[in-house]
Amino acid sequence: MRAFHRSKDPTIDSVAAAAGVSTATVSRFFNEPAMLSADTAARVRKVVDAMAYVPNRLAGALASSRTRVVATVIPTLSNSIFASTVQGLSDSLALHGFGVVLALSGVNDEHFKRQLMSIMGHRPDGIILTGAVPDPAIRARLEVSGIPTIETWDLPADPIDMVVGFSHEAVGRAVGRYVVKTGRRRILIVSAGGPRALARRAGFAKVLRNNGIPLPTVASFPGPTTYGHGRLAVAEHVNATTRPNLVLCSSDWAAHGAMDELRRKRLRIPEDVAVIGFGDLDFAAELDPALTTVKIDGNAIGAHAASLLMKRAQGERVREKIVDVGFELVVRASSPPDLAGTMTARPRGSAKIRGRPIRGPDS
Amino acid sequence: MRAFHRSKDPTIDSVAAAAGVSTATVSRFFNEPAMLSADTAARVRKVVDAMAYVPNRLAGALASSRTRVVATVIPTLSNSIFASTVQGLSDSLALHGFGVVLALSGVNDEHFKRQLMSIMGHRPDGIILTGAVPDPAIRARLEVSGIPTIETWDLPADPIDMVVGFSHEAVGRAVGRYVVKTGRRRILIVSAGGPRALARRAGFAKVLRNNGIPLPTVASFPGPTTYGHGRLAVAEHVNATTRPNLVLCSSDWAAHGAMDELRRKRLRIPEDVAVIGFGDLDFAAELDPALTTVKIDGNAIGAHAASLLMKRAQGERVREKIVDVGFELVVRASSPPDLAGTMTARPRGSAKIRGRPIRGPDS
DNA sequence: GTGATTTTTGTAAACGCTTGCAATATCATC
DNA sequence: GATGATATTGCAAGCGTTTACAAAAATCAC
Repeated sequence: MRAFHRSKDPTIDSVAAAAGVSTATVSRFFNEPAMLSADTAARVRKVVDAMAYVPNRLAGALASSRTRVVATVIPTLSNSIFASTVQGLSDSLALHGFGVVLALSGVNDEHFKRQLMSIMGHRPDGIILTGAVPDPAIRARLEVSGIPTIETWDLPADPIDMVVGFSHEAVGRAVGRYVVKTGRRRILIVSAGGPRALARRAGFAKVLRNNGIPLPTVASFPGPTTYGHGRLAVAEHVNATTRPNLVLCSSDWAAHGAMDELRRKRLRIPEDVAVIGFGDLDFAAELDPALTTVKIDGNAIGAHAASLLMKRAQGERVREKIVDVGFELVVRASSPPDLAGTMTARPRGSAKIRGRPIRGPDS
Repeated sequence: MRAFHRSKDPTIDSVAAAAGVSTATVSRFFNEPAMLSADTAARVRKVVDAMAYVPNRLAGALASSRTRVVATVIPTLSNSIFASTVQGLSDSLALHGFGVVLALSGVNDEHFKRQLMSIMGHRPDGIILTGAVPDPAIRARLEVSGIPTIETWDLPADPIDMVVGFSHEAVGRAVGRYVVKTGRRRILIVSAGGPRALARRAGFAKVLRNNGIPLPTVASFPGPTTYGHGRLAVAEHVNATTRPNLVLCSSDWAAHGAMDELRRKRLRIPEDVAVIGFGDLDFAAELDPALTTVKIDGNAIGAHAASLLMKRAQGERVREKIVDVGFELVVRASSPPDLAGTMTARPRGSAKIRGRPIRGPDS
């Protein structure tokens, strides 16, 4: 009744028999090689190679209750800003022989839940989430599961377990402060509708308000903002009547589109209109003019998360459960500074949350 | 010695005990629900909910030798053209309760091998590869494993098992024929160095040769071509001495960069220089002028692959092991047609390979 | 040599599920 | 009712590893 037959895979037993040792020895060959004598090891190796034996990790995981797998749940993969995080995670984990299982949750909340349940069936040694988890039922489920969980790309006030991210609100404020200094007052915001984009907008708006700057026009789009959104927003909101002198976008994509559309309208960047993006994707520096944006090191987020998980997997207690990787406002020609160079916001973090200063893992 | 303790997870035994049924019944509750009487089912459901029981898929897979997992090996995730394929795959598989494990192989061949071995330890019910597999040792290993394998984004002459892709050489020829018709003769190629980009170039070159058109200048880059590559290539190869009237790029990214750099040089697109890309990424249609490019439906590739795998998983024999999803030359303003509209190359495929016409899976 | 250590190896009991087979309950028919 | 068929349920033998514990072998200190 097997769907297709694979029964002839060599097992640890067949290898042990062929090598004239016990299964325990073969197991140790893979897991505790230092424990074997040189020539036992050699004998086993020979048989393993000859039979092309690959240990069945399912059986191993079942017996040891360690799967060497971490699960990642992200909304989507298609030109996603999280791709770099998965990459960083995967690269770091591979070094430790860990694998990644991926669940694409989409936007639908119900689907997210289903995916998570499915994931939990795999008994991963860790779960990586993007953003904070809203649904309390799911939170509870995760907490009770005992699986190390890392929320990323955000800094939730009340985390489930561990966190590797940054404060979107702080990003908004930093950009706000910068914008105030540039002196530009007629602002168009092109923004995604998600919670994180909203948090950035809130931080930004707060700073403007404190400085008596008129509220920006907002063009909001569901899902991550694209090149097309940027063009569209500019096409619609820049005309004879209203002409912003700064367009602030919730992604570099949108910023790029905005730039192209502004140029099409014969507006000069940055003389007539400045443009600011978010993400510092690889093309940002190569645009003309180069794009002022907020750099997030997605790869580092993944690597940090991996490092925390590996610590946990080795039984170490993780003291700093909240890692603020910070962000960097990278000032380039599309929105030139009043002050020269690059403003950097160093990870500050969670002194306010945890009552003590934090450091990243010493990986 | 457990890394962190999770021993208190409910098991099928505890659920069975609490519900006053046998473990077999609980198992059937999840796998063959139709087999249970209405009130047994209700009783089990109640306990399952109360205990928040999630079946351990490792144990299940071990017992049934079906993992309900498919593995994907792709070179990288960062702005990868394969992201859409993984997305399509994952979406389709989720419908059947299958999960995806991801292995990022990088470019290094040794690393690819290691990742593949690791993957095989998971005993996936299917393996998705991008491109053909070069190393014969790895091929053999895959063949002997009995795991259904799908090579994608290519149409290898001698496939390991199943294939879902298209002919890059044919793409090159189609573009070649189109270019010949446009009458442009001074061509600059911006190309990646990988085998597939090379195949496209070969097909393209062949058509040019047959038409007595001078060999193009080629700017070649390792890895997938980026926006920056496009700009760089144009910056270097377009000047007073040489001025191509067509730039053919191995990705929409590069095409986009090329366009921006051409504009910077005050060249008009397409009047002075036409531009052609590859991929039809979502921004391609939104550029100004819109980009002429080759559309590949990456999502469909993933969905097709999933469908083949699901068939295999249900024990069906797959007759059409080679699916040519074709491609489409989408003619837009950046390189206008001599003939109006859009030229389409329908899947043609593998009559030549298999000796009979092929159809996609009837999903 | 001897006894004490330290290394190396083996034995066998889990790990949590699936499933062939057998047993029981239910139902339609005559 | 009895009978045969069918719909539900249970029993228990695996699935391929890991690992505590014990045994055997090698090494060491005198």
